Amino acid sequence: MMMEMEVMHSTQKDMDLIDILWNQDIDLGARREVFDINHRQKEHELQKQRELEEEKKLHLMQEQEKALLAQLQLDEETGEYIPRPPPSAPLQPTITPLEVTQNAGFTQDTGDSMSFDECLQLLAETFPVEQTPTPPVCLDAPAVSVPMMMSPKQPVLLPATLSSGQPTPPQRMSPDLEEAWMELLSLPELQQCLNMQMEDTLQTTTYPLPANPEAQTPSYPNYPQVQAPIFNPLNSINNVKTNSLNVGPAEFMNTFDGSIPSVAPSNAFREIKVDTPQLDTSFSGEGFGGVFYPTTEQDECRSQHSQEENERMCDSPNKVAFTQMELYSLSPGDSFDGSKQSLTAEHLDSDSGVSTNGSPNERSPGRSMYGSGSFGYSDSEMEEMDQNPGSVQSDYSEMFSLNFEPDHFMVSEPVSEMTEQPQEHEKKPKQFNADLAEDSGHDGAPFTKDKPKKRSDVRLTRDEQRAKSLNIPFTVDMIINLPVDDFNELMSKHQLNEAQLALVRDIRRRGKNKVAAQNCRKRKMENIVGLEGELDSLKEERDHLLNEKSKNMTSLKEMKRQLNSLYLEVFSMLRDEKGNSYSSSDYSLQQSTDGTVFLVPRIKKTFRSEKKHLSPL
DNA sequence: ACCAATTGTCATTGC
DNA sequence: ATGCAATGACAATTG
Repeated sequence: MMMEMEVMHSTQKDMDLIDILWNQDIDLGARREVFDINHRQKEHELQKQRELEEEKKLHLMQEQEKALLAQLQLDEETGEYIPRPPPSAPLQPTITPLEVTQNAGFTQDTGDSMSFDECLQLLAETFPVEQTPTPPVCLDAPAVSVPMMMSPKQPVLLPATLSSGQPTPPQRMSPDLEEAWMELLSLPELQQCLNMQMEDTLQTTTYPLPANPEAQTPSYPNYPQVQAPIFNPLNSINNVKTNSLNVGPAEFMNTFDGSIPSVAPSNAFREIKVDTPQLDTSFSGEGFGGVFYPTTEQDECRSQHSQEENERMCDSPNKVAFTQMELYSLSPGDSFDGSKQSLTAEHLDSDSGVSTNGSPNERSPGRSMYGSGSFGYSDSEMEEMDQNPGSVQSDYSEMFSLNFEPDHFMVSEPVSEMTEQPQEHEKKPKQFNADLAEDSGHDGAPFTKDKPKKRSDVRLTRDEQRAKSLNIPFTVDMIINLPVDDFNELMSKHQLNEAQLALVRDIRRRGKNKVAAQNCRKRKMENIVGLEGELDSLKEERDHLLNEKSKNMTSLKEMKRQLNSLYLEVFSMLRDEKGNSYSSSDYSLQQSTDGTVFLVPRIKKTFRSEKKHLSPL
């Protein structure tokens, strides 16, 4: 009011000014109402009302869902949930959330993992509401309408999280509902179902088809269906907001931030109810590697864009045809949605595929991250990922052992997409480690000391990691050491995408330069050593010469002394015509160049000199 | 945490 | 023009 009054009393000029300011605010997205206190209060009240209504709705839905859950029964053979016969057996022995979580190994073999059924029980317990019979949804239809159960903020769990129970990082198995929900949501089956629902397409193979047919790569008939889920991560994610079913493991890994809004349960519940029928035992969640990759990517995506926006932005990947190589390059850890960056932060370059390539491109909606040449790999980018090579590498093997279940890579279909690549590294953690050691072994620089590198033995060099991430079909050694012609021939034999070519070139350049640097340093050291040796020898020579000099000086002195005595002796023997000796003060003996000796009178007061020839003395 | 040595990488130069 | 080696400089890693 005050403001208004003031405004009213303002001069027209002031009004104009204010208008201009307001217009600016409007341009910035603010409306005039923003400045109206009354208006804001009203809005606040409305907001409260809305929240209350929402809560009521949520509660209602929870009840309904629970009721529906009660209707479902797990078919032991198919692993699907089917409508429970009316009198049907009671739920399995009650499992507390804590118990469930503790069992959440999700390993196929052990079976001690949290089963979907258990999850359902958990849900039931979590929401002890009157069960009202609800017709099971989507029991027959593969593609069930996927409920948007998860709140927009809800992070998506990676199947991998659940995969290898033991290897996976210790999960805080607390009764905490959030935890339980995380597990539940991360169930591969559930996600699969959601995915299928989202896709609205069902495959007999139980592999969700990409919503976008184009996503499949015609040229690679073997992979298409498998790939679809993987490469469609963004799409699926966006479609379902939080559902990452469609998303590859990496997606899950990346997207899961570990924090689940309390709201999630209700939504999730709905989702479960719907999807249970689609359960596929093959989805063990194993093989999803980076369960623990904290990811911000998806969250970012979610938070930053509306669902529609996300769809629009993230769909592109689907439309890209992937080559086999590309597929391989997409390791489980890879962030298909470009979550790479988040990954990279923690697992740089890790071969797990984590990333390397998750290139930044993915972040850009318009671009397909995996299109040929769209990998977006660049040295600098790689470097980014490598910032922490050491730690990364150390984590590398660890990651694999923890998250990558070789078996299910090969076995579990859903995962297969990502698994395609597995052959090399991801197959078996232990073997992989061995590989690592092996690689690092011959990776050694020519001139590196022979000292055994304990740590490095187990590690891949950064370039090796990169190469594996992009699934380069040859070894780094080959890339670096092959002669130019052979190298070019090798490159021509393999169809590599732009990113791979760039990486190979960089690896070769770096490798060559590394060797050159090592040689250079070796030479430098050799030069230093040589110069030091030369210095020593020169010093020695100097000493020797000095010694010789002193000797010569001594000798010279002796000779002078002898010469002097000889001179005196000779001079004393000289006699003139009268038989008198010459005075040494008046005469001296001098020798000419031809050896002739003269007795030369010394020049004293008189300038007249007599010279007597004493030839030869 | 700090330091020095080692190693990797890049940019530049010259062949 | 191109590729490569050599090398200084800097950064990262390691012990």
